[in-house]
Amino acid sequence: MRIYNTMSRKKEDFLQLAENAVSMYVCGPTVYDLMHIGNARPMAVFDTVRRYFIYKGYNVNYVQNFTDVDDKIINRANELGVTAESVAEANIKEAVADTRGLNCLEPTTAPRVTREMDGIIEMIRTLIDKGHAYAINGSVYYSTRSFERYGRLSGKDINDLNAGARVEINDEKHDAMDFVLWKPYKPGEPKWDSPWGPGRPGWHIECSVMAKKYLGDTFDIHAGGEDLIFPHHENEIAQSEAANGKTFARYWTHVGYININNEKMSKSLGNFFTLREVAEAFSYEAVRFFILSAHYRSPINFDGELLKAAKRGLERLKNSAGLIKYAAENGSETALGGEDAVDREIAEFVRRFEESMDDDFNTANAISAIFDLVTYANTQVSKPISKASAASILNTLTKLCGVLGVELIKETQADTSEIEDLIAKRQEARKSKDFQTADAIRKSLADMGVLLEDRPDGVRWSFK
RNA sequence: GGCGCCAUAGCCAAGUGGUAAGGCAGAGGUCUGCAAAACCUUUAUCCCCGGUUCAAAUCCGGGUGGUGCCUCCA
Repeated sequence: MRIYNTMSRKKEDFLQLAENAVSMYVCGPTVYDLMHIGNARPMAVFDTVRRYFIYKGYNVNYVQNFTDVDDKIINRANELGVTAESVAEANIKEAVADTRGLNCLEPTTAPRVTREMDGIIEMIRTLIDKGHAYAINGSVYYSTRSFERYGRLSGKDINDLNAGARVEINDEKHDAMDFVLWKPYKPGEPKWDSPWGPGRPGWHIECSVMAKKYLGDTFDIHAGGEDLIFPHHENEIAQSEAANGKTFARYWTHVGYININNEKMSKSLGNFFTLREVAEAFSYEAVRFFILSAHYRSPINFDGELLKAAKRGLERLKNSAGLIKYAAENGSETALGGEDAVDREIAEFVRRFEESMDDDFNTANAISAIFDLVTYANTQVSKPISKASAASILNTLTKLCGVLGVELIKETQADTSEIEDLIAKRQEARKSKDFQTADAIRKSLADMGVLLEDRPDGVRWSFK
């Protein structure tokens, strides 16, 4: 397997630390509001990465945090006249709902900053002890120049950074590039006790602490959005490696942006959408499929037309699954010959799928293998086929789509005898040329999510 | 000012040296009471110029256009 490592800017062979396990840390959302469509990308992509590791037989320790104390949360709380805690709590609930909507597996651990204060204080203390940080007036800052590898992940030379140009000049810092580990308490803000006085942690220290606690000093993959490379991930490396004296994450992976009109989304431009509203207009699964239809590192442009196209593509997959399922249930009990040939064909599609995923999780390419499998399957099930072959195809298609987090067949408790009855009634109506009745029945079946297919040898039906 | 990335059909998007995957949309056809679904056929020489090579979308140089990071951000 090859994975692109932001650190080396190259695809590298993936060699995990443990024999049969992979450890991943994914930077989760800051819960000041509903997630926007951009937040959905790392969720969908890294969940797919996780599912692919599981598919390959690894145990995955998947940690995704919630940042539940932060300036933006405090600002929102003040706007609403409620506590920061309640803002965070409410938005964590929404984020969990959105994450489930995207069909992401539950993280192994979903830690929250506010519950990790002991570890945060301990790591800050270690950094001070080791000479990488200094306390001043109730604040603690990380001394960037004390860490010689600073800038390696983002490819920046500390001396080229336009220091102070866009950052507020802060005279108490020893160097403009130093960043805060602990912020002193201000009225109206949440606070925790610390050796440096009451206050709250800076943004970057939390991830260093939570990664260490739940994954250890060194782990396999650290993931997040491209915008986190600098300064967030750069700072995490500086903190963790200085404090622990070991390599932090071994592979750094970052997803590209979701743009609007080819420009980055931003609140100031007013050009962003919440995941919630997009999911309501299309569907969560369309959002997920749309995201996976391009390589995770390239920027993608959000557009309603593209979501519509993704949704149509998804329907093609589901229709096919319905047809194959029908064949698996109604096909020939005995082998018809050619079963081995079918299995060989299937194996070839699987090979292409895995080859694509092995190459830095090329989901776009993997999806093309799935569509080719679908075309093959649709052709096969339009002819007489044995149950065994149909089941084999269905099993493979379901498994591959499962890696992408795409569920093809929704289980329902609908009473199928009622459906069979309606279909029989419609057939009678058709026989007596009462097409009005026939079409009305078809319409009501469609409302029940039932897809009909009139064929010379009878009617096939499946759930959409 | 420093450091990056991108440019493939109407739209989206794979493909990093051997003569262009896939999806959506469109056109024609098969099937059909109609429809839906499905299947078949059909739509590109890869931004421009120059170079390397037997061979380049793919490598090198130059140009044009777009965009990102250097501030909180997925």
